[in-house]
Amino acid sequence: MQAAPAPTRHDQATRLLHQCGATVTPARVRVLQLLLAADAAMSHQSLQQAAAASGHPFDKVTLYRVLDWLTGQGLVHSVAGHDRVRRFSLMNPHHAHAHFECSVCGRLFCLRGSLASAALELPPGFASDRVDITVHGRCAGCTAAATAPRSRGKDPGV
Amino acid sequence: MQAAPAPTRHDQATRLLHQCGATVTPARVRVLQLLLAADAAMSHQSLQQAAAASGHPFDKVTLYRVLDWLTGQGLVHSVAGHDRVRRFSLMNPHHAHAHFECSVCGRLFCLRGSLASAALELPPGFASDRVDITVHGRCAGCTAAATAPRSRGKDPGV
DNA sequence: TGAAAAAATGCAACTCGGTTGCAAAAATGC
DNA sequence: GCATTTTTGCAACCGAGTTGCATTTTTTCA
Ligand SMILES: [Mn+2]
Ligand SMILES: [Mn+2]
Ligand SMILES: [Zn+2]
Ligand SMILES: [Zn+2]
Repeated sequence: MQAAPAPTRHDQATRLLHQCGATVTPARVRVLQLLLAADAAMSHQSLQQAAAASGHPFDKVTLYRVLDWLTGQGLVHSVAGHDRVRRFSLMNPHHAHAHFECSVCGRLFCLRGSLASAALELPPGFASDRVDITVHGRCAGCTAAATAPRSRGKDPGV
Repeated sequence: MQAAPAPTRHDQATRLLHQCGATVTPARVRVLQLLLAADAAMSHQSLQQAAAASGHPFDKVTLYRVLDWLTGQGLVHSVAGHDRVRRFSLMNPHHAHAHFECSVCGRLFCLRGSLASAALELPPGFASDRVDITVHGRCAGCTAAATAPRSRGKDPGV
């Protein structure tokens, strides 16, 4: 009696791709797998390293193209950190959501929760489309590391 | 009878530099002059072009270093646009202010006015420092250009 | 089926914003 | 003056992202 196995990340990734009716290619599946497993947004570099570490290195350009495609499909979105590097994460259901960038480790998180749409007054003739909000500060990991001295330091996650 | 001449941008720039008690170098003065005259934030490239056009080309590295220095002094601040290019503008007195990035021409403006502090809930352990807000949409110039057809098109300002 | 068309991949060379190292030239301190 | 610090200039470099083009894979459809 096999208990119904929990869906693997590979399954989840494949399902996401089927849902948007496009070809399920190994590259797309693997990128989605990595993003499903991530707790923070991932840079191109960190994705490439993670893939290489798992024994299936990506071609650089293919990875860029897969990320562009996933973004175009609305499965993934990206934010540029203050280091001008784009970081990618799964599009979460909250249509508009804010981001958090840790000024210590540089990791970037999607925040969930209501963001009070700031009532900003625009100059005459300006039309607003979308508002991006990024909170800067210390993430939980870095706060803990600073509080508990000589603990094992958090790594930047590139 | 000379009427008291209005302070030139050069004067204004020099005064700003004196106020923060640092050496007034020609490069710093010229960068500040350009920023004083700008109606939107300027990229490194546009500053370099503007300087070259006025007959006093900057060395690339010197310009980067002056911008870093001015930013460190708090006289100038920079924002990275969605094209991952930093754009610089004079620090305006409003401590926290939002920005506007035009999705048509790419120009970036500092908005003035109260930005309703969005009540964002952070995950446990996260500490907020500063909140960056960027509004995306069409600037006045681009809206006008779209409305009045075949008008002279606004240039991107790089 | 099995060719033809379309989409995805791999590789090299390239662009471009930004940095680093180091030496020459000003500016500053005494 | 002369030593020390700061600023400038140049060249080489770095890393994120793009482009062109040839090869492979997948899809379409007669
Ligand atoms: Mn997000
Ligand atoms: Mn601003
Ligand atoms: Zn952190
Ligand atoms: Zn515009």
